[in-house]
Formats: sequence, structure tokens, C-alpha cells
Amino acid sequence: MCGWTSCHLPKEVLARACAYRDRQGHQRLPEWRDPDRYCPSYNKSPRSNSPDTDSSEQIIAPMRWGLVPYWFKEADLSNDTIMEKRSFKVPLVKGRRCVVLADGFYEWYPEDWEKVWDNWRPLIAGIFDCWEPPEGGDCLYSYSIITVDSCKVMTDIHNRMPAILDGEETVSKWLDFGEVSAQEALKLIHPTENIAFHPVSSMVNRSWNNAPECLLPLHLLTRKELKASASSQKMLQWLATKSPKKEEPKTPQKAESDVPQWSSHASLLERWLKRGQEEEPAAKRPHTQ
DNA sequence: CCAGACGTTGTT
DNA sequence: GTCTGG
DNA sequence: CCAGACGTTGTT
DNA sequence: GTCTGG
Repeated sequence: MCGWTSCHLPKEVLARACAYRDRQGHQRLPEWRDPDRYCPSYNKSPRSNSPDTDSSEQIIAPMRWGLVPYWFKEADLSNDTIMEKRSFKVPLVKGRRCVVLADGFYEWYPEDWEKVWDNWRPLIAGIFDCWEPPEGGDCLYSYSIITVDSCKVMTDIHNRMPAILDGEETVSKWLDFGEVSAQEALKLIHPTENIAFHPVSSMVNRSWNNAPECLLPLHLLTRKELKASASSQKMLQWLATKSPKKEEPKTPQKAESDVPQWSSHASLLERWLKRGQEEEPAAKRPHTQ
């Protein structure tokens, strides 16, 4: 599966970005469960905690990436081979559908590729489960990202892509396990051409590199005129010494809004970056409506 | 019936 | 090569 | 997904 | 827990 994402927005901004309409059509903010465990990052790998939402009264909760089925016996969760399918079906039937919040996702590819985008969605369909450790203690929530065949524009990069939920209504239906059956919900899952991507630096290969530059298009990163913040400076320095071998595409961020402009995206990123430099080093919201 | 696996990946 | 950590 | 380690040591 | 293979 796609092994890497970014989800960097501050808690409050993220919550606002997840505003939704309830069944009565009222605008609502999701409830944060366990917000202190949310850990924003530009560079999230499997087994990290990401926020997901679930249920028809939407909530946001941190969950472990990599599904641990509720029947799992071992106390040791260290390996990555905790599988799915059978594990996958049961939670699905139980209506344990969630949405994985992400700015986008990273994908590796072997050769040079020059591509441009489309727009992008941060909301990925997921399945979650709840596992109680045999020795007792808190229930562990974990999830798996649903993937689908790649859309056309991505096929040269990878044959699979995350199931991106395209639009507010799709998201609501996916989460509404009360009204929408598993079968119906699965119909919402399909490849979308509605994404944007660009090459990023190999800085993102190292999961401890966590800076906004992870998301940046390579051509912006290498521009000298960018005065970087303290944390960014290190990253750029690192880049200078270890020049990237591979390039990686990435669907960049943006947090809310329905239909981002296809052409404004690069400039949006650029503006956001500059603004971020003048103020706080990381975690600046990219854009508001 | 029990035993054993349980994965949409991974690689160009 | 293979496993673990992130 | 990639990066990095790879260790019951050794010494009566 | 639940499905598949034997």
C-alpha cells in the first residue's frame, strides 16, 4: 500500500477543516477524542498515529496506521504483517468505516517523471478496528487505508492508489454506517482522476525528517531566494549535502474547500511557504476559505 | 471435523 | 538477506 | 514505504 | 473471530 502520508494541520484548524452537516443539515464540528495524541507531521509512516474520523456523529480520533484485528492474539504488535482481508471484512460489515485525514500521500517511483496535477483531496477511505490487549489496558484503535487501482494520470508511478473520497457528500455517506450499508459504501470507492501531484525531494525518505519542505515541489525547494526558517534551514542544508537520487511525487496539501483550482495550486503552495517563513517555522495553515 | 492462515503490497 | 523502527 | 541494523559478546 | 484446505 502507499506507505507514506502527510497530515500537518494544527488541531483546531484540522477540526475546522472537518466541519460537516449532520442529518438535519446543520453545520457541525467533529468532536476530538483523545486530542493530545494527535501528532501532526509532514512525514507520516505506517504504525504512526494519524487522526481519523468515524461514525455518523463524526468524531476525530488518533489511530494506529496498520490494522490490528480485534481477535489478534499476540501482545507484540511490532511487525507490519498484521494482515487484513478476513480481518478487513468483519470491521467492514460491522460498519467500522473511517476517513483518514491526510494532506496527501507520497509515492515512490524509479525513474524521472515530469508530471503535473489535477487537484487533490485529503480524505481517504479507511477501515478501523478496536483491539483489546490480552494483558488488559486501553483498547487500541487502528486502521487500514483502502486502496484502488491507480487513476490514469498516476499509472506510470504506481498501480494502486488510496481510495480518495471525492466530495463532502461521499465522505458523509462513507461515514454514515447507520444509513449506508457496507455494500452501498463500497460503491463510493473508486479511482479518481481528481488529484494533483508533483515531485518532492528525497528528504521525505527519512521518516524523521518532518518539515514543510517535505511537501514542496522540488523546483521550489531548490530556489535560492527562499529564506528558510530555522528548522527548514537544516533540511535545506541536508539537501545540499546529500543530493537526492530519486524524486518522488506527492499530492500536496490544502485543507478544506471543495474544488480547488487546478492552476492556482503551485502559487498557493509558494505563498503559503513564504508566509510560514515569516512566522512560525512549521504548522501554518496553507489556505483558508 | 481441526489446523492454520488471515495482505489491496511488494519489484521495473 | 531480513528484520525493525520510524 | 525507506533506512539502518544486524549483539546471549567481551572479562575470573 | 472466521474462512479455507485437507
